[in-house]
Amino acid sequence: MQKQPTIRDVAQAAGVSVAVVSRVLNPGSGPVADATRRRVRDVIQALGYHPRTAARELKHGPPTTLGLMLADVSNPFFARLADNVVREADARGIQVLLMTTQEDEHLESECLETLIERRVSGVIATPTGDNLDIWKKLQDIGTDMVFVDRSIPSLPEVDVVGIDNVESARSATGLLAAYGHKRIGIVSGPAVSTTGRDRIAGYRLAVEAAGLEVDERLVRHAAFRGAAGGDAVTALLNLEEPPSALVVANTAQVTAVLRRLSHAGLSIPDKLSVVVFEDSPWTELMTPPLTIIRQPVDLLARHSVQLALAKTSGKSNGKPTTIRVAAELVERSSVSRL
Amino acid sequence: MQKQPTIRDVAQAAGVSVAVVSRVLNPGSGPVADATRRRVRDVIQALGYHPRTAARELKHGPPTTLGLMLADVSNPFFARLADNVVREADARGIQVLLMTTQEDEHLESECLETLIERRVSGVIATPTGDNLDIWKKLQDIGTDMVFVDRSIPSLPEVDVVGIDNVESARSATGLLAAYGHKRIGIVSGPAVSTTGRDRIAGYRLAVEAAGLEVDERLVRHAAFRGAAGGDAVTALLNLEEPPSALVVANTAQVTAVLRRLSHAGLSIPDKLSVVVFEDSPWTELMTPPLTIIRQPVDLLARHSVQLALAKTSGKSNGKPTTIRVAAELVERSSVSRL
DNA sequence: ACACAAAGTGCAGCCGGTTCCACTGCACTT
DNA sequence: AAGTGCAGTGGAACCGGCTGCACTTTGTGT
Repeated sequence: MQKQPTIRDVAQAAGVSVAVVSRVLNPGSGPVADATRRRVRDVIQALGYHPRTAARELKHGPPTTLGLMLADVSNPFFARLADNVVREADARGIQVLLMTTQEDEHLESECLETLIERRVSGVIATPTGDNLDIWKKLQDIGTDMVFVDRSIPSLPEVDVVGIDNVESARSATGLLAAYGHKRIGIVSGPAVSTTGRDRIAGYRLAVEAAGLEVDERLVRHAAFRGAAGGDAVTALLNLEEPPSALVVANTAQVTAVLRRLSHAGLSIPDKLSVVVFEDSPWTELMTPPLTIIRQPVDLLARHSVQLALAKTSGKSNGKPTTIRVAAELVERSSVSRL
Repeated sequence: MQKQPTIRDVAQAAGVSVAVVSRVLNPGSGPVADATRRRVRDVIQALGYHPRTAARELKHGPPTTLGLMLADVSNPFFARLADNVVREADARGIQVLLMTTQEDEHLESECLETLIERRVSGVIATPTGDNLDIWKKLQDIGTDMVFVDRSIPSLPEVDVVGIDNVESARSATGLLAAYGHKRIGIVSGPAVSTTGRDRIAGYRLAVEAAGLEVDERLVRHAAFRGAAGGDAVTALLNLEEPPSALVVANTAQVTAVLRRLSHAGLSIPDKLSVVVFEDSPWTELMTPPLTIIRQPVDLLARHSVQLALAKTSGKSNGKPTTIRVAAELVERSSVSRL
């Protein structure tokens, strides 16, 4: 473990001043004679010199780090989002600091503190609790923030990227109604989440559009973590008039729901038709292959990174942007005609 | 967007010197009178002061950031690993810089450069190509390195954490043999990866232990990315004497393999018995539920983080450690008795 | 009362880059 | 020949915390 050469070592070895080395390091920051540049480059190579990011960041906090704060990376949807965000960021020479909140407001606030201390240039997040004041603080110090998947209505200054939740739930529910289902259940996210609410709203729209009445007993909110999804299913199945079709709009609870259905011995789609908000490859491997709502994760990631970097790079009009990309309904075989 | 207060602002507002503020910030670094401490704390609170990590890191690069370099976070195994690593690190007040190599040697070298420039205290990685010189360089500057899941034999100084690949493949293959299968195929990782090789080694052990001969045509290496897994399956099925059982030891290719089997109309386990290295929840939802090798991701993550932080915190004996945790064979219904 | 230690505090410089500005040549105008 | 412009370079002041050492208060023992 040797001690690392500094810019001054390089300068000395190349017989120039540190200013020149710095200019070689940051092309465009000033003129350097070609011969000098080559010489400095050679010395840098020979010494194995690498400028320290920390020192660099000290001068003017540069847009070199992005915070990615997700609820839970073990959820495949978020995992793929993370993968795409990292790739998009990498393509722009940006690094990603990954944090997970486990849907815990308190953990989230700690993560936010860290992001403040790091002076990251931007944050892409799935907000959990409200932590309103910290979010505002982060905003105050000039961090570009983007909420992805969910949002916080009381923070209107933040960019939002997500699918059109109302429309996607409407189309999923609409499909079931079109196949003749009259009693359609839905398991969505918690009522405090915008995602959870919007999808229920889309569901209502579709049910009413089909000329049916919304039976509140068929509408279930479930927490993102824990066994809430399974319990919701059980409750639905135990109804006097159980549903003949089910929309699982809570991605984090899809496997929990399916497991419960499987344990209940409910055969899909004979006894129950199902549409799920989950487009992992395995949904196609199930028997029967599941009809799903596909979220274009790549687009979500690209837009998020773009927005998170837009303000810094000056390409922004300053106004908060909301981007809703369309989710795709992929029909497979888990829905039967009634 | 206001400019942030610095330690000097705090000092001035509290009527003390920066040294005192610093000591309040870092308990244990020197004595401070209780009254002073309170006053300083109040001012910090009032001003909303947050020390900048970048400045802090300048002095002595501190163990506050860990690099996590994975091949592909959209692979559920790595995703869960990432989730656990982030949690373990967070519990120790450490942040995680996530990078993905996409199994690309060149991307990997760029990631490594970044890690060098950041002077991260430790790196947890699934190495891809060899990039030997950069790894050594990273090691030279005192970065604690841990290879997880795979390793690079020519870098013996690095800690390694993973499951016992030989043993796990042996037990998976052994199970199939015990059920009477004589022709057992295996699709493993590429031959250049330790994981790919070791699992094949375990396979051979089991086949020979069962008194059978290894038919090299049944042994397939497949790249982690792309359609290699599917192609391997097709090749196996097209054999004159196709296998009656299959071990899918390449986690990244499990869905590709299953998809190909499904398209081929092969019913599991009647026509083909299957054991897969993949313990995502969905494997239980398949019909039939898949017999799997379960990797204790939480343990892998915990050990990795511990090792990555051990040297820095001085709790290490200096010698490189290799930790092999046991993988568990979970019997479900995808294996039939022949 | 006096010496002397310990607690509490401040100054100033360092960490390793970036950048403003002043300075030197030299080619090119008039 | 004096004047102008600019490529090329170096000096030194930052950025925002940390910290060694010297200094001032206190408190304690005799």
